Amino acid sequence: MKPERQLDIFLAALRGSDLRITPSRRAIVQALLCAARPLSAEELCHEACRTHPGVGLASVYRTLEALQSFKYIRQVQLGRRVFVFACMDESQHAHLICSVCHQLTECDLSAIAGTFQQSIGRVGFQPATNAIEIVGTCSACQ
Amino acid sequence: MKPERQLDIFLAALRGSDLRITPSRRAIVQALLCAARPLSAEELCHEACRTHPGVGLASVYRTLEALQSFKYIRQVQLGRRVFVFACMDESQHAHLICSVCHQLTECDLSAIAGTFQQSIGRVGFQPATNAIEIVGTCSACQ
DNA sequence: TCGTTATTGATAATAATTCTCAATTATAAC
DNA sequence: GTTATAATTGAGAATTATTATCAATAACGA
Repeated sequence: MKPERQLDIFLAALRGSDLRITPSRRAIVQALLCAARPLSAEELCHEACRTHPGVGLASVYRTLEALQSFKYIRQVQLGRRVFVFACMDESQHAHLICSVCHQLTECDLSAIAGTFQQSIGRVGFQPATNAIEIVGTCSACQ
Repeated sequence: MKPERQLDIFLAALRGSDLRITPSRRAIVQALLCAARPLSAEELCHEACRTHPGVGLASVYRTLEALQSFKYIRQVQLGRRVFVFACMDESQHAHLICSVCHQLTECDLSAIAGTFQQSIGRVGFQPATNAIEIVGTCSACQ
């Protein structure tokens, strides 16, 4: 999905929830959508400031909270810090996250999605999302 | 694997790394091995104190750090807090963690392990571990 | 345009984790 | 068993990440 399309979806979600569309929010979401890798709150704030100077860290956290409630972002822990990345696509796949360079790669799992969900569903477990995060080392960093 | 066996493995790892076996460490590791669900650092400290009163939080964090370096524990984020659980078994399986009751269920994935690893390996990615964590809701909490 | 009300950025408060340090103690050598 | 050495301890301070507070601002429907 294209970033612009994702932005539209998010803005529509805002409108439908008594939440307002502000330049800060737009900048934060855009920065997150354009990032090629998970960002920390601080990094995201810095990126957002490139298009809308003065964005505060508090607004970043507040926007992330809204995105969370819409299930539009995911968090990963890399080392001892928490990073966040956009994830509006709910098709079955894995997010491969490199703990060295933080690069994110999507990995299609449609071939085994059925068996996978069956194994989990057998014990009556309901996953919060179809995507799974796998931390490791990418080919470039090995 | 039995908790006693796991404890032995951890103690052996300590001996081989210039790290000493102390009552506090033993209590912390034992508490973690016997827990049926992921614990926060504070919870683990409290549990460890049941067998060895006076264990400090700092020691808990230090022991967790050692366990991390041996890859004997895993972390999950539930809500906004980080929890930790013992995980010395490296066979292919999923850890199903309930975000409501924090209960942990193991789910065998041997049937799709091959295809799964193939899909990930195709892009040259090296997972840090064979186990994957899946957060969701268990049958009892739905 | 106006009024209502959500949002803002700055800063204070809180929570989680790491650091510091003197006292203690595990371990190996004798 | 004794001793020397060096890792470990718990308490509390320091740091870091996140959340709450607040007066000023701005989005948006009427």
